[in-house]
Amino acid sequence: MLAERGGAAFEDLTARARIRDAALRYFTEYGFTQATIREIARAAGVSPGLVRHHFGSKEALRQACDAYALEALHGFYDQTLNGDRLSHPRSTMDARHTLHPFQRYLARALIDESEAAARIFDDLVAMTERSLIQADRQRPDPPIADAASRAALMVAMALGIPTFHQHISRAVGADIFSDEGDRRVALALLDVHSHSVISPETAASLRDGLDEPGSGSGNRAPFTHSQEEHRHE
Amino acid sequence: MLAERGGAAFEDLTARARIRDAALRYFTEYGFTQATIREIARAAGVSPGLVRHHFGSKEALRQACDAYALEALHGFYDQTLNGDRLSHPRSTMDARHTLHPFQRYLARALIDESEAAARIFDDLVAMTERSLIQADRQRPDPPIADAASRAALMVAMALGIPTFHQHISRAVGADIFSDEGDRRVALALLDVHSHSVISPETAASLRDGLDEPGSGSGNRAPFTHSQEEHRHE
DNA sequence: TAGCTTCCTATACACGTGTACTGTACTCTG
DNA sequence: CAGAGTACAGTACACGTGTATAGGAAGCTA
Repeated sequence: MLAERGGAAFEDLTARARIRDAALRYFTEYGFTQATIREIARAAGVSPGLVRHHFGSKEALRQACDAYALEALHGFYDQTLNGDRLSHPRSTMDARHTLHPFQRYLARALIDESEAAARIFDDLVAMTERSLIQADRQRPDPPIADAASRAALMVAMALGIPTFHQHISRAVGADIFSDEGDRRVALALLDVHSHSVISPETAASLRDGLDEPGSGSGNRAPFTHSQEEHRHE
Repeated sequence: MLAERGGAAFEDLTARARIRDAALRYFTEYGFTQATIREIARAAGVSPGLVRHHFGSKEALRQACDAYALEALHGFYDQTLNGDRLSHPRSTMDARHTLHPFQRYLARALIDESEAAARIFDDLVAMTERSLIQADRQRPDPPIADAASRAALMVAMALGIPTFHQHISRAVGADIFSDEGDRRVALALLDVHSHSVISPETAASLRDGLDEPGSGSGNRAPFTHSQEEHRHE
């Protein structure tokens, strides 16, 4: 059985809320199909029959979780987009911490092809796209790709972190959802995102290479761009 | 049924190879659990019993696929690390294209907690780490995080692309595994990787913010780093 | 040709899982 | 107090899936 949420007191929640929370955790950890109603019910301390009573079906339970995660994420992003953030950094920090489970849930739901999750993804892309367009104005060189494509890649790459958290944790040497692991990841991300992997000149030459005929695919291999970089420099 | 591979002729392959190829595709598309032996057998044009005859069990079939993918990936990376790449860019392009399915398989296997996939992930991290250490020598400022952590994050983010390919495709407007979609992704990745999201000054101030006490977690929220950036500038 | 191995199919079984149904206790309302 | 509606448990069923087993067809060797 998965560990219970540290947040609200287990007994104080209604059975419906306990089921929803347990489903959130099991869907996140094992995926929609492998998570079983029986296990979720056991984690919530109720009978399997009660799950059906409250939610009707497993699919409806998923949708309830989707709606709950959507609400949590939207609430956070609305808050972030307001000016509150700079004035109350501490509370935003806590909110972000609270948000971790929902990010993991979202990543898993996207893999499990949830409709609602796909909509959230598109929302995130739209938000990122707006930010990119704003940032583009301060760039000396014009972007060589549309903002939507860049935004989608950034969101997907960001979601790669919670998706492969256990493998990252192995390399980092601490669970990235623990305080220590989270701190190391934050530092590493800060470093990675403040140093571009490809120099503008290399990018230009690679871009020229893309236009040449032959196999229509470009030089965009994951895993390899860093290696390619030093070869060129 | 999934589309057959365009590569080798379907009828020319041995039944064992057809089963392995079909399993590769189904494991990639639906994950290990949801992919069924019966569907794999149907896609391979054989009976379910033959799958057991050749591989013994579903788990053993998975390991065979893992070994096959590992071989393909290692073959490619060995080739990339040699000097061949610059002298034969075309062939490497084709190799990378051939590699796409294996990258997708790897990403899915990592989610499905395959032992072998985890080893491949660690190998990729080690390779990326070596490249980072080499690149660090040319940096004016010292890295604020160890190379292993940065490498793990880079690999995980890179794997986010094949993992969420269908959602990226929606934003890009074309299947990212098609020639046109792949070209757009290549351009967008070139642009993203040649322009750092965070300026060094902002990174420094954010880093200082990490050290302050309070909620132990750092400012590393996915989805939000780009927005935070312009707020600070 | 005889015998053996390998490739392959078809059938059967055990098990887990989602779902439906029945029954029971509790609560709320008039 | 009476009745209804709700929250819950327990059981039963249908179905899909991995696996085991038996048996047949094809090719190879002596």
